[in-house]
This record gives sequence, structure tokens and C-alpha cells, in this order.
Amino acid sequence: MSMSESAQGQAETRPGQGARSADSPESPESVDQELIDEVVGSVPELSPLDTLRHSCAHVMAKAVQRLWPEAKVTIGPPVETGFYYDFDIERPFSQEDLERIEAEMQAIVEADEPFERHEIPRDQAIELFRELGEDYKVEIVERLPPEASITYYSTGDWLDLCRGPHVASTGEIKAFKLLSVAGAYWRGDERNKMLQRIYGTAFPDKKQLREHLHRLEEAKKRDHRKLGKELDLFSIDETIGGGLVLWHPKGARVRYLIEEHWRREHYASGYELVSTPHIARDALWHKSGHLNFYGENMFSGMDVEGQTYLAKPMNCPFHFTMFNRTLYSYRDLPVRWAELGTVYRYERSGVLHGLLRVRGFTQDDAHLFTSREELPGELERVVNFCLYILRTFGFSDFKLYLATRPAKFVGDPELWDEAEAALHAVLEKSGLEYEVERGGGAFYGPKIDLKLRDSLGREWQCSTVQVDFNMPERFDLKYVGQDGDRHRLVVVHRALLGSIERFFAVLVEHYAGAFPVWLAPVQARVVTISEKQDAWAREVENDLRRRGFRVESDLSSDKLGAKIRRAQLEKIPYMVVCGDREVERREVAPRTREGQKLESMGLDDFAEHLADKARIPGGEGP
RNA sequence: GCCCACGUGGCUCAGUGGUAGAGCACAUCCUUGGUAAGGAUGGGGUCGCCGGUUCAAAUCCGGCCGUGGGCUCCA
Repeated sequence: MSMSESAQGQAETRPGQGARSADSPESPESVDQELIDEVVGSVPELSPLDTLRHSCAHVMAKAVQRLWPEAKVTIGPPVETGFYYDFDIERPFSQEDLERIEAEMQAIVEADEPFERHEIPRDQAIELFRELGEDYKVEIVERLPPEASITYYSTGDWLDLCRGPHVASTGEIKAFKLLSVAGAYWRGDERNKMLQRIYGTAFPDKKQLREHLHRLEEAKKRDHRKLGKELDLFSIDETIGGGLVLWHPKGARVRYLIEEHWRREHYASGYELVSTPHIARDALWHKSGHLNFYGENMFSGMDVEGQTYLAKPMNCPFHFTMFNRTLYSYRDLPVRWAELGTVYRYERSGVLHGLLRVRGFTQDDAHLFTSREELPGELERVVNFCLYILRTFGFSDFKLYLATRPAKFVGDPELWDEAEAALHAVLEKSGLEYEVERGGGAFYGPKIDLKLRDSLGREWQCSTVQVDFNMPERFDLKYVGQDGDRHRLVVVHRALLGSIERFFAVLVEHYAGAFPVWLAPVQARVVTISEKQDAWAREVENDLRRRGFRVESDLSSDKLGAKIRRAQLEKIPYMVVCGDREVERREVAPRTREGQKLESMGLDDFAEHLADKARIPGGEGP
């Protein structure tokens, strides 16, 4: 039940209440706080960069109101990589408008107008903003306590309700850029009016701005949707349906390589693999509670001979039902079952996004059935296993998040404490960066989420390890103890890669499509210089293929340069050149995609070289 | 679902009222060339779908579908 988050949570926004206020200032609860923070109390602490960006947002608002006096201002906070400001204006902003606004902002910056702080009583503030026609500012002030003293900042002839702080004057804003326009609901509530949001960014100097824009470009180039098309990895076709993925041969190849590795490591680590159906009767979903608490995300049922069947959004109920077919002894525990289980979830059309947010995806799910006593050891083991596997895929930078007991919870508080203490110990032992989100856990148990940072420094959530005190009750999961009595089990849900689709997307972006040799859909391409070498090329291809490598040959009539170029663009790790010299000596002249030319060598040597490069990194076990 | 933008051959895109174009890819032919594009010829598009305006619609209008940037959502 719990895997929804891990598999589908967006990269930048961590699910769970604790995380929400920290990560997304736009979410409903935090917006109110945002409003309050923005206008009352003493000048808050804001990093110099955030202060700069906040000031830049003010300059932008002033520029917008100069150009379109009818625009009403709302709020404009700094965000992680810049700032935004929301306006209420009929006219939608266009890309050309952004340029006009930027020019106007530049004029304000050049005027070097000081930011001046003013403090006035609440009543006066309401009157002031009412006169200005700034209805949203009036609304904000009206929501504040009556005794509050209100501050606003002015720059020249313009002012804005704001708590501050700001830079001393607009001249300090040296490097900024407006990036995009988007719709955004007033106060983040979809029942409210849709405002026009302009996103921008600002930096202390032009160099840093350039670097940031360059990173954005780089991220765009690595977008898995773009590379997915260019490298012919996957597609999503409207005649099949949004969020339903078609894996092309090359993408499927990588996927199956990931899965093979995953299966091998799970068997090696004491898991059994299971397999369960895609649909089940509604009775199961009533029993698990999913229809009740997850029904909105489930595809509607289909009628089969008068019975309703629904596509599974999660795998757990199948595993639990299967577990109950047998009465397990304490000697059998912990039982570890894993499945690459394909689930279907209804997601609103607007949220679908490449492979990162889809409607049908495969979770690398596992359930650990353990006694209370063995829970701590099992938790440590599973977290280490996750870290180990992620490292084999080339990730080394991790951050962990522990989410603890919320106000509303089920189960024994003592058990909660034990589990949380165990998770805490795992975090400490790991030596990795971590954060504790007090009260951020689900009602059924505490959890650890694991995020990895990719080559561009972006964070992606993959693994989640969640203790569950609820499902064992619903499914009456028990084992026979040493004393001969039946005891309640504890279940740990775990997704390691999250979902195969998502993880694949992260891999594509991390490597910019240049997969490491062990994952590359094509490891080597045999290229000939002329058709005189065709026979030898075929022999090379077949030989290497028999040795287990993924090889193709390019026997087209193009010149060598063109063949090399094509292979480069396809990001194939090795190009194996066969010319007359090589034919004569029964050798190949390899070249790497990094442009390195290797000495001409025989097939045994090349196979050895390739096998060495195709080794899975850190594959020695956890 | 909401706001905005976009939807033209397999791909990337040009074409703003007069019945479709480029590059790449593909096919055939010429070339047999040593590490990121050799040349020629050719095939391929009911311009997302439906309706409307007009003598005439890829182009203007409306609806729908899809995609993108965000918002909301993702216990």
C-alpha cells in the first residue's frame, strides 16, 4: 500500500507532510504560512541569495505593473533555483512579454532605486492596499491578526506588501533572467482563481547566471523523453493511451539487463521471487482497504460473470494472501518475497510525465515478513541491500530521510519506538547524510526514503523502506513461535529502484544516454571500410555474439567516417573497425565512444577487454 | 482536472487564405573510401480529429484528442 510514494513521487517534491512544507512552498498548508511570513513580524532570516531573488521578484512585479497597470500583484517568493511572482491579469503573458518585462526590469535596476522598509498598522495597511486596488494584498492583510503591524517595501514610486528582507537597492541585482510562464492557483487551491505565474532566476553575478542557464540546457539535452526518442528506447502512443509505455527493442534490452541483475542479486541475498496477477476481485481490495483509501487512483472495475475485478495499484494484497496459504514457523523467518510487479494507477492526465509519472509501471516490490525481534536486523539489512544495488548502477551520492510517527497512527506505540530506533541506528551506521521528518510517517508505520543525486546534482527518490503495523492486522498475518503459540508478524514494504520505468529514466538522464558497457543495449558495432571486409565483419559479429556480447555490424556503403559518426550518435561504447589490415591479420581495431583508438588486436584479446569493461561495478555483494 | 503554448512525411522543423517544402532517415544506383556526414536519383504527408466561415483553409473560428511548461494531485 505504501509504495505509491516511492515509485511515483516526483523528483523534486518529496511526499509526506513533513517534507511538503520544506520543499514546495506552493502547497496549500504552506502557502498560508508563506503569506504570513511574507508580511508580519521581524525581518526574517533569508540567505543572501534568496534575498537577492526576492528583491528581483519585486523588481519584476514593478516592471509588470508599469507595463500593465491593471495587473494585480499577489505573492512572489524565492524558490530553490530562482523566484516567481503570481499576477492576476486577464491577458496571458507571452514569451515576447517576458522580454519586455526584462527590459523594464533592467531600467529599474539601472535607476538603482533603494528598497525602503515601512511599518504601518493593520487598518492603515488594509486601506492603503484597497486604495491601490490590490485586492489580494487586502485579503492577505485581513487574514492577519488584528494587532499585527504590517510592513511594506517601496522602490521609488512603487510599493509592495512584504516582510522583507531586501537588498539595499535595485542596483544590486546584477544578473537575472525570466524563464517561463505558468498558471497557478491563488493560494495553491484549485478551487481558486488561476493566476499567471512568471518564473525567473537571479544570481550575484553574470557568470553564475550563465552557469545556471547552462545547467538547464544540459538537463534539457539529457531529458529522458528526448533521448528516449533519439536512441529509440521507448515511446508513448496516444492510440494506446497516456502513461502507458512501449519499450522498443533497445530500451527493453536495457530494462531486461536491469531486471536480470536485480533478480540475480535478490536470489543471492536470500529473497524468493514471486509473481502475481494484474487484476483481482473487489473483495481483495475491500479487505486490504485499498478501495477505501486508494480507490481514487484505481482504474474502474470490469465485470466478469457478475463479479467485479480491478487492476492492481499495488502488489501487497497478493503477497499477503499467498503468505497465508502456509503457516510459517519462527524458524522460517524472515520470509523475503520480491516481485517485479506491474501495477496500474489512475493519474490525472495533467500529471503524466514521460517515464517519471505513468499509469502503468513495474514496481520492484518486496515484502519482508519478520518477527518483532528480528525487525531491527532486517531493517539494517534491507537498507544496506538498497545502497549496494544502487551503487552497482553507478550512484554514490545518497541522502536518507526518516519519517516518524504521526499524530494519527495505528499499532502499539512501543513497537513504533522500537522500529524508529532501529531505523535511526541504520541511518547513523550508514555514515550518510540524513534528515528526520518528525511526524512524517504514514499512519501504519515509520519509513526511510532514500534519494540519490545524479551527475547533475539533481535528487531523485528511489528506494523506500516502510514498516507496516496495519496490513498484518487486516490480513491476520501470524507465525508460530518457539512457544508454540501464534504471534503477529511485522511487515516491511520495500521498493528498491522504485519503479523500473522511473529508474530507467533516471539512468538515462544520469548517463546522458551513454550507458555503461554492462547496460548498453549495443556494446560494440563492427564497422567496415569497404564491402571487401564484409565476410570478416560478419565473422567478428557472430563470434562476439556467441561469447555473449551485444554486437551489430554496419555493412552499409557509407564511408568509415559516416559509420563512426552514426555509432557515436547512438552512444555505442565500442566501434570495431575492420579494414584490409585487420582482415589479413584476423584482428579488429577498436575505438571507444570517448574517441580513444585502441591497438589492433585479435578477438580473444578484444573479448577479454570487453568483458573487463562490462563488469558490474561493486558487484561483490552487500 | 485547471491556465498557457504547441500539434505539418519515421525524426527535426519551415510554410499565416489560393489545393504542401527542407535537412536527416529510407530505397536504388555510382563511389571501395582508414576513425564524427562522398555523390545522384527516387518513394513517402487526407498538414492531430470533427465541425464552421469562405469561391478557396495547413493557414481564420469553435469543439475534441494529444504533447509540453507549470498549478493541483501523487494517504
